[in-house]
Amino acid sequence: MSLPHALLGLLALRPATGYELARMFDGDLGRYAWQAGHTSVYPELGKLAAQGLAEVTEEGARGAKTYALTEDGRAELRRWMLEPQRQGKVRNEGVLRLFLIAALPREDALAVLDRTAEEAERDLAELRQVRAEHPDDASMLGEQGIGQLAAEFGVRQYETVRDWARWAAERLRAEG
Amino acid sequence: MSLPHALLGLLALRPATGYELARMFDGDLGRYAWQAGHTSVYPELGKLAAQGLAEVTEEGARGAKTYALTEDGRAELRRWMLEPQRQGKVRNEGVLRLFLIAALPREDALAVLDRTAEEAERDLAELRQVRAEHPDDASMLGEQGIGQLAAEFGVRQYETVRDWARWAAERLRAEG
DNA sequence: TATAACATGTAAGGTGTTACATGATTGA
DNA sequence: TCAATCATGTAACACCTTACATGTTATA
Repeated sequence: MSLPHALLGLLALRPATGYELARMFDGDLGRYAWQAGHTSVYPELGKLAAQGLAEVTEEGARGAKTYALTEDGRAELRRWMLEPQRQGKVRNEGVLRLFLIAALPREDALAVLDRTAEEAERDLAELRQVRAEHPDDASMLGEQGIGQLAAEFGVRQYETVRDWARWAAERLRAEG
Repeated sequence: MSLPHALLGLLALRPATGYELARMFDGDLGRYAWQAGHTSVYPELGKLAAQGLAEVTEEGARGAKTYALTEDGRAELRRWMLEPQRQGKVRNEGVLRLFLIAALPREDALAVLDRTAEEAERDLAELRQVRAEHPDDASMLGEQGIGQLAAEFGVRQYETVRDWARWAAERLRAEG
């Protein structure tokens, strides 16, 4: 159950409304790390406020409530980030498919591997472009929910997947 | 909801009992791709059988039921593996932490990055050894729930994470 | 003979998703 | 004025985790 900590982390970057937070999960954050819909975000913000980890600092137009971290919230985030990494929960449908390629007949496996490499290549190009267009958002998760550290991580991930898929396809073809 | 397809994929490799399937999720499959407990696995096997995608082929000692894929099950697995990759669900606590490093003060961020690199290095060494000890389980998920394709994927993942963490730490130190 | 591993299940509670619902503001 | 975006929420259902519960077989 990492949603509260995800929210704490995002609020640590800057105060935000539930709507803004929910949108961040639609971007790269949700693509690589953690996803949540607005129907999870709003109740969770309420809980964080009730626990004193976040607070409403502003009520704007259209009923918008801006939340900010409290000192307790910042301390809890820090505690969670620094605590020893127990084996966390992993659910990744894409990686699951990669694992199950071994269960397919050769031709199908090759088709999936080729497609995987192509998709990684395409996503890589896209991400490189996004990064080039936003070179100055420092190490912050910016408008698009992307920061420089995270963007670099994404680039390397895609390269790894692409290269692995090519390697695996080559290996399968050589075996056959 | 990928659990049924995960089970279909595992059963495609070879028939297995619910107990064996549940154990596979404890291994590398659960570590990188998808995890599930036995309390999810047993009911799901029942559903797959009810849908005609799997069937009990053997009832052994200690009440063990061995399930195997039906033809329909194999077709459904193939359909799912080959269908265009809609953006699947991702939940990865480790990666979430990496994204949120940007929300920490410099010193804390460096501590997390250094620890991340060390852990990746350690896991990498361990995985390389496991792989070296099981060089012959071809492209199958073997005893340990690990196959050669998946093992290579894991190795590359760890290398990527380690190198990224080192790069990020260096960058932060240079900035400061 | 005791412990670990094998083997399956139920029940309660918590979490997450989908569908439904409402309304304000901005820009074309 | 119409559509898109902003902004929040509830309800029903599906799903997952934890704790509880039971019994068998192999091995030290």
